[in-house]
Amino acid sequence: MARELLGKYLVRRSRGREIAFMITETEAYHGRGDKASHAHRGETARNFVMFGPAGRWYVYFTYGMHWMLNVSSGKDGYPSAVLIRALHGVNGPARLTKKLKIDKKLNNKTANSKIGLWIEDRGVRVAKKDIARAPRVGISYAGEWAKKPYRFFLRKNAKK
DNA sequence: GCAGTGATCATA
DNA sequence: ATGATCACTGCC
Repeated sequence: MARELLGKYLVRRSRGREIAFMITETEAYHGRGDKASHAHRGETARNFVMFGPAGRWYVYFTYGMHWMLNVSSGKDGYPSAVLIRALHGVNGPARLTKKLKIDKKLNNKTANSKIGLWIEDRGVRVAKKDIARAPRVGISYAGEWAKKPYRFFLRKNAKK
């Protein structure tokens, strides 16, 4: 799913205005066994969305100032999510939430236009060769899991 | 390189 | 109740 989201558009409608940016970078957090995942230590008040059905926003606050945007994935009961790390022209997971005015209010909401934050396929074709993989960012504490190539991003030469 | 900033969670 | 930690950013 982290791969599939590349090239799709993240659309935000807030106070009557609508903006959309193509998703260019994602990371996968995959199951309880994933030491880098919030779900690794079980379900808590913060991470419960990861344990629910796919397609809901998992929004959390970190470092005292940043909101992170994820979308839940996997079957109901299987804790997993995709972190949206960058949009075309908006690099960085905390920057994009600031730009799109995303915060706690969207947590656990199903991604759709009613709630004002959703994903659209606008027909951008992403070839497999345009997708690069790398280890995830900021999780060096995760031992072997820190090395897994669960970060996906569009190569610079990919068509925009 | 590292300060900023506060919610969250484990420990007690 | 307390203290360490943190899926980051921006300025040095």
